[in-house]
Amino acid sequence: MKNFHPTGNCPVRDVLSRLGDKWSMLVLITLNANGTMRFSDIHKCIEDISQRMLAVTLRILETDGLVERKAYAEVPPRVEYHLTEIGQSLIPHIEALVGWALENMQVILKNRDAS
Amino acid sequence: MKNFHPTGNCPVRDVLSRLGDKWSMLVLITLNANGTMRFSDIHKCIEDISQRMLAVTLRILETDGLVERKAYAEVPPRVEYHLTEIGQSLIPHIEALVGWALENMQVILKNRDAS
DNA sequence: CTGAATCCTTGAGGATACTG
DNA sequence: CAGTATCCTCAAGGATTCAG
Repeated sequence: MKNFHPTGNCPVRDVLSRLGDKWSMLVLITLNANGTMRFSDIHKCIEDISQRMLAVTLRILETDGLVERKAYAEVPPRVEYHLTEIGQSLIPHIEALVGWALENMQVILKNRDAS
Repeated sequence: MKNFHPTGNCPVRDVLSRLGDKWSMLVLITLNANGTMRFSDIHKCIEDISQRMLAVTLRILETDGLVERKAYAEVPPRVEYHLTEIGQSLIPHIEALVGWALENMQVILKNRDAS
C-alpha cells in the first residue's frame, strides 16, 4: 500500500507548505500576468493583502528563487519584482489547477449545497 | 493591469482555500494510489494525521463530491472511501505539481541556503 | 514608496476521552 | 472500527506604527 510519510522529505508536503499559504500562488500568477511590477502595483492587484503579508510573501518567494527583486537607489525608492525562470516554470501547473477549478466549481458548489 | 479581486468568487481563491489545507491533497493522492480504502487504511498511509482531521478532511471532500463514502451496516462497522470521477480529474494536476516539486526542490533548497 | 517592528486576534489543527 | 465531542495550543495572518 502506497503511503506518504512525514519523514524522508516528502515532496508533496514540501510543495504544499510553500504554495499552500494564503497568498503565494496569487502573487505568482499576478506577476506572471503583468510582468515586472513594483511593490505598490502588486498591492493594487491584490487589494486585500496587508502590506506586511505582501512583504513577507515576496521575501519567501525571493528566498526560494521563484521571484527576483531589484531595488533602485532612488528617492523615493523603487523596487521591482518579476518571476525567475524557475518561477515561470511553475505557472502552467497553477494555471492548470485554476482551469480545473473553473471547469468544476459549479458542480462542486452544487454538491456542497445538496449536502 | 490584471488583478484578482476578493469579490466575484475568484476561482483561484476558491481552489486554494479547498486544496491548500494541510491534508486534502495528501488524502486525494493516497486514495488515488490505492483505490478503495477503509478509514483505518488511510490512517495507516498518513501516519501523522489525527483521527479528527482525517474525519474532517474526508467529510469536506465528500461534501464537495471529490470522494465517495460507503458505509456498510456491519459489526464492527466498515466504511470505504474512493475517488469520484471529478476527484480523479483533479489528480493529474496535483501530480503535475508534485512532479514540479521533485524536479525543482533541490535548486530551491540551494537558493534557500544561499540566502 | 517600500518596507520593518510590534502587538494582537483568530481559527486550523492536535490531544484526549468517549460511543454506537 | 469509525468516528464524535471537548478542550487546548500555536502560528498564520491582520492592524498599526515607525523609518530609510
